[in-house]
Amino acid sequence: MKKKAKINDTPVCQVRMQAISDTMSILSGKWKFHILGTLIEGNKLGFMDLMREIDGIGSKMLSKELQDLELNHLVSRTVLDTKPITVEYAITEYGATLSPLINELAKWGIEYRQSVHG
Amino acid sequence: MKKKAKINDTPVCQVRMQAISDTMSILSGKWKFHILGTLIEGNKLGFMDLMREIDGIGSKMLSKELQDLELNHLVSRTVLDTKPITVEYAITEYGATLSPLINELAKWGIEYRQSVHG
DNA sequence: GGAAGTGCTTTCCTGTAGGAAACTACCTTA
DNA sequence: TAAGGTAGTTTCCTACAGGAAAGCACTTCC
Repeated sequence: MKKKAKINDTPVCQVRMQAISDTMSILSGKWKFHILGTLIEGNKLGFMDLMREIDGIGSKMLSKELQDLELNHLVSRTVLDTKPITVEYAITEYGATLSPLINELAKWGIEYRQSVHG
Repeated sequence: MKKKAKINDTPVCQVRMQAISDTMSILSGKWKFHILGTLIEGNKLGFMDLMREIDGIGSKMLSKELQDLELNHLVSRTVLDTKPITVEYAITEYGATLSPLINELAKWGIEYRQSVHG
């Protein structure tokens, strides 16, 4: 008898797996969570503000990641008509729905550290 | 006045950012969530079972990812002294603590799909 | 004795993520 | 008019992730 059994072949599993892939794809890369976390804390920051806040990021990556996040409506970009032109980045209402997820990630990571050391 | 301001420079932010990086690093790669999800559903599966369950994964990646997960104590590996030698992979008690996180990921992804289409 | 199943490892190859540095362009202040 | 701040883009380079395919060792079924 040849095994073909599929635990994962139920619709509910397929949907969940796909959903996890979607989420991870949207939040992929080294910097997305740093940017989102900073914008959630900071509320309205310029490009250079973000460069200063996020240690180690380069302008190319910041620019690219912000574009990704904007495309997915997680971050808004507003050009202000100030003396030297400035740009305001902020979390959108929709981006803010990531807070519970970010909290779970942080919570698990903190507990992981404690279980490894403590 | 030169800006050096650092929202992220508070200890609590540093710890949270580090924790998120830790978590993402442990769960990095294309297959970790699929493997963990399958093991949570399936409870005790052999290597070939996992290959059948996880659509598209190759033996090299499955082997490598399982080793990673075992190193981090999220998955257990037990060699059974059966007629043809078999290996049992299972979620550890510690690995099971990822369930809330996985649920958040799935939940957000499902809501994302609905917001894009719906 | 050959096919097929278990559980991997090894080799080879490719695409992409991401870093460093330079460059653009425009404005303000000294 | 040079320095410094705004907000990026472009180019070049490298390392790592991950896929395909083959091989290995051992066993049982037909």
